[in-house]
Amino acid sequence: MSTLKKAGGRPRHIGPIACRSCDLNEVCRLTGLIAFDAGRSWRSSGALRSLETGAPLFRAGSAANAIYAVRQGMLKTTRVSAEGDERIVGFHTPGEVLGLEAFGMGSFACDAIALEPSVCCELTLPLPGDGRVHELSTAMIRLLSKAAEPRLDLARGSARERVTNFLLDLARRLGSRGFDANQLILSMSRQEIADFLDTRIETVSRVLQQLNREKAIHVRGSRVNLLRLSA
Amino acid sequence: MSTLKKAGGRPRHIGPIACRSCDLNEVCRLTGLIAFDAGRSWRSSGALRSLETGAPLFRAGSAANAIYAVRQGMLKTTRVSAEGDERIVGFHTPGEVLGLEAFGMGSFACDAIALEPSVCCELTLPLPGDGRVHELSTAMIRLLSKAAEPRLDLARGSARERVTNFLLDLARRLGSRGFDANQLILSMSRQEIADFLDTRIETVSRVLQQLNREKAIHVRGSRVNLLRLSA
DNA sequence: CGCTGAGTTGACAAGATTCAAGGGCCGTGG
DNA sequence: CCACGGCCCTTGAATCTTGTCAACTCAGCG
Repeated sequence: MSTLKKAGGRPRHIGPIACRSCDLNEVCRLTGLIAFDAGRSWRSSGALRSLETGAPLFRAGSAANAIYAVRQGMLKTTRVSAEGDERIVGFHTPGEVLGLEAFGMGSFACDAIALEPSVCCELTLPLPGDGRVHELSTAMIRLLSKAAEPRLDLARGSARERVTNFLLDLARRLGSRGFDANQLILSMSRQEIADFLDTRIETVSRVLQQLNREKAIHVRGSRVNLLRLSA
Repeated sequence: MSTLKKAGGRPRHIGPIACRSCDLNEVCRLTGLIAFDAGRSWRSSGALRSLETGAPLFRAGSAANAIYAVRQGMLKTTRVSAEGDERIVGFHTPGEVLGLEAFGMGSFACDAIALEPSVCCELTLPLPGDGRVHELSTAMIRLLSKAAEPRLDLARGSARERVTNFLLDLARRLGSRGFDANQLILSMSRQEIADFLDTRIETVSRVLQQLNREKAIHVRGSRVNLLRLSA
């Protein structure tokens, strides 16, 4: 059934994460507490979306009724490039928010696909605006503004730098959510890492094995143990 | 005086742009029209900031009192990477908005530097939030949400693809603002293009000359004429 | 127990970087 | 007005990294 067979008896579930470590935490609390005009309110529904590996959370262009936070598992977001091929925009760990771009656009800009069995929290959006002023909590503004922050792409420098930065970035993000930053589980395939880093699967494999030989990491299948890895 | 001497008698001023073609247009109009609580209102001041080549519009980490739109000229935004070196996040044409990340963070996340004598419109921000709900127009939400949209980095693929996509992207953005999309003025140096595209100055030069020989473009110094360039 | 698909590895080719040198345009100053 | 020096930009040649192609390993699953 699963469209993604993984080698090595890959462990599947990352998370679940505690609400207190989630980027939506503040918004969730506030939306439950603050009273809004009934016609245009948005509620912190307890709605959960469970996804099998390969299942879409949402698709680019589809009408957006909600934004999401990853509760457990891991997802990727993808867009179609100008040349027509699908490219991976990012990977998303528990506690991270997806679909914020839909807030003002009314539709999603990318596909969000589960890399392993995952669960996402769904926050229902207000009805489409009619041109008047919307109420919006400072928490929501912070969220949007933070997401609007210009970011440095990881797909830069040598192949070794790309892979190293990829691992360190993932470790940092997982570590900040309360996971063990030195025990990574790569839910994505080597091919997906290569796509994301704008390189080839063989190159990713070679760099990982090289770091393994140098004892900077210990890699076995989807499990990566960071030993003394630095940029 | 100028810290950037350019070869070829480089023409300097791009723009000015008409307000109707500016991304801040809607927000500017609304802020002038809509009444807000005086204590936390934000106004569409007519304030302009004129910048010499190399002058900063704002610096990373500095307290943010405003967001900006480019009125004429061209700017770059830069961040310091994890490795400590300065990298160019993007170039900004007339009509584009800068500093949106400061809206919720209170400070800017990157440096914004003029690439040629430029003028920016300044929109004063509200006082820092006290935890209560802020009023915010749908236009402002759209702006933030649009900026939060995940983007595909141009620094991908072969050197030729990078340079080509860079030129096409610039042409598209200028064309959408009413400029001639086939008559580009590169306010940034070759070195800055190379930094942005994660390659070397020699490579940028070679690709440009190759495209020139193929008559896909006509390049002379900072002037680039797109003849039949395609991705 | 062989099939399948992901991952690894090796040999070679293609492409980019590096190093070095030359050309063009500008502003300055004789 | 022209010569000079500086800075960008261009160009060439050698080197190194990465991509390409192909073979092979390994683990799960029927």
